[in-house]
Amino acid sequence: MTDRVGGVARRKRPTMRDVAREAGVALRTVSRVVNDDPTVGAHLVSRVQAAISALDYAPDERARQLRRGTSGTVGAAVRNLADAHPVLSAVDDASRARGLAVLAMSTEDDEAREREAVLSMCRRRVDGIVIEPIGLTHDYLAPEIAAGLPVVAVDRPCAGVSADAVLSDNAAGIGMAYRQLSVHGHRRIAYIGDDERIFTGRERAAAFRACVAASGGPLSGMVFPGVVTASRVSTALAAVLSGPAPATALITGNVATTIEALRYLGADAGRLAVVGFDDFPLADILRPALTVVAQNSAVIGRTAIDLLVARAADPSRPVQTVTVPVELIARGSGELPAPPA
Amino acid sequence: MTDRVGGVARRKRPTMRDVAREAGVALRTVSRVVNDDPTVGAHLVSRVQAAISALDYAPDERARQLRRGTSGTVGAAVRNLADAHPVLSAVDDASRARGLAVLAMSTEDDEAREREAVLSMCRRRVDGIVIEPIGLTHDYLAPEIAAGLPVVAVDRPCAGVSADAVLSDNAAGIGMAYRQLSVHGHRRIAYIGDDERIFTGRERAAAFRACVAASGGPLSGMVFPGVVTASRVSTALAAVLSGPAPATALITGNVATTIEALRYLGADAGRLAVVGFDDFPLADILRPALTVVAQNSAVIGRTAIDLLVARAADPSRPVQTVTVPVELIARGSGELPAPPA
DNA sequence: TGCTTCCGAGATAACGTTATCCCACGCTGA
DNA sequence: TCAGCGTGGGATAACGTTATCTCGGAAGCA
Repeated sequence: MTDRVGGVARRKRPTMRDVAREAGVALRTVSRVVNDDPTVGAHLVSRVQAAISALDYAPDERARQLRRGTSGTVGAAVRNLADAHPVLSAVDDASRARGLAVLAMSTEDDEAREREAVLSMCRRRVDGIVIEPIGLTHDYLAPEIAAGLPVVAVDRPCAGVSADAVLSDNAAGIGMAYRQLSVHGHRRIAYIGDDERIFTGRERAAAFRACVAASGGPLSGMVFPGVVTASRVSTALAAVLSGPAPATALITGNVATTIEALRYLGADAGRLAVVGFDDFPLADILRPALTVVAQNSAVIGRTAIDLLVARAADPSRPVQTVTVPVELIARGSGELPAPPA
Repeated sequence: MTDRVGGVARRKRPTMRDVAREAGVALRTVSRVVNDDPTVGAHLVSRVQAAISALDYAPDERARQLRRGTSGTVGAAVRNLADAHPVLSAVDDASRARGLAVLAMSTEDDEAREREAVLSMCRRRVDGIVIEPIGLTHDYLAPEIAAGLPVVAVDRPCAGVSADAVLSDNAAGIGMAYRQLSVHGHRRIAYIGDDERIFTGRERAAAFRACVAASGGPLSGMVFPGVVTASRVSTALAAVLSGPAPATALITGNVATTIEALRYLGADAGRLAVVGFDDFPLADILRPALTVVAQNSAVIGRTAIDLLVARAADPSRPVQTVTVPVELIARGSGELPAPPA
């Protein structure tokens, strides 16, 4: 049983049929052995297993999935594959624990690419999708959800369709950051963060404004939401640090902003108290080590898979949004005292 | 056409059959339209497309793959999904450019898990596998490779089977690091790196020893290969920095070692000149900013997919190992001058 | 011994596609 | 007018599994 490809004799993959012939049993019996069906006699089992290893047979997962109607795979559409992605890792772990494989695709913060990735997952008939939504609307998912596809949004909710979601407690996190800086004597605190068209950017900026209003601090010239680019962050930071009454402390709304801010501050990092939203590896070896509001990625990933499995089991359950607590990790940069007025 | 699952009426997915019925054409005609077969009349095309969007039909990729015999997917078994992984990202990009999807799985540096991941990919009949090998032997891949599965090793070669490989120029990289430190006056240079049972650990340690031998520097008590743990790195570092003639410069053999070393050094980082093997995000905002030997992840990933596709096209082509150049990025830590003797 | 019962194992029909045939139709040329 | 031919489109058989149905035979009981 060989096949000529490119001029080379190359063995074709053995199928269940070949195993059956080799073992001298019926096709169905091989299937039973492969699926650990207990209704097969012991001697047949060993004969079939011998044939399997003799032929290096491995069942074709596609055919199995096609026949069974389920794929045993969850899709994960995440923003980025190149950078650290603790949530994806947690999703991977939780899925494996349940015997599910993960098909991860990167959306690169691009709406079209997100759509393409998600639809490709649907064509592969994944059993569910975990998505870190980018697009402003996900109505193209509506028919899929209606057809019973479990979809769980992570970090931000899906707009335009009703899907389960796992979010961090953004407001509480900003509150913790603000309080920490206040406790250390800061009154003039600035915020630079993500674009308010993005859900998290909106929530965090709003929470920050609420904190300032509650504490009676200055608001004007202190809040800078927008697209995260090196130039915008440095412009904002320059504005915040200049003038007659410069800020003495800074809250950054996401990792990208934090890093751009630190890059801009360079050796002067110790001049400004900083609390970053979201932790990242190496935050502890910076000088001063960075105080952060850390999201609980492990819990977020695990919860996402829990919700996904629950919905697969009962598609009629009410749509649920889970808010995961965040944690302030004090490492030094947020505990720098305010200079005496 | 509804199906009762968990007490809820849930629409079954439409199949090509349903589309054909809706459009009043034969099954095969729908298939032709879906695959852009030009031999279909324009009015039939539009009728079929109308039916497709009316029913929200999406072809079942599994059935298509089963029938065609090809899956349009490459598997990527990488060490880690949680941390930054620029090679995986490059593999993803290069694959997408060729119309291939990527099934990424994490091996977590565990031999059993690697094996499980790779075999799972085989069962899914991926068209090829990119692997960052962990296990000491990959003989379990031999039958797959014999059956024509293209396998490309990345970062390290596969032991036990002959597969294409894409490696960084480890020896040249260590040479660059050593030379940079020498140029800045260092004579007592230490090396801490990965276990020599690991290919890269072995190559880099060997290259380091060769550099020392060539320059006539001291070797004893200066080379510390081993498993990367916080305690081992700090023990090694303490040894290197103590005694009558402590090292004035350090080369670290991989990112994990670099980070542990910096963590141990803490505020004293400026006391020791450091060059790290492999770059990582944020290396530039450390103080002093970290000089590194950077691997060219983009080229590595792209080359891996190139090799994979080439082998798929011609399984008889000779097995090839590509060595990708590395680059020294001077940021400060490697340019600290040696203290006067 | 003869009948029922039960259990292990084989034939066969799906699952949703694509590929191979094959036919019906319209056009051309004699 | 009819044979010949090209072309668009339909029936049908795979692809490699699993589920349903059926059947042969061994064991249990009177």
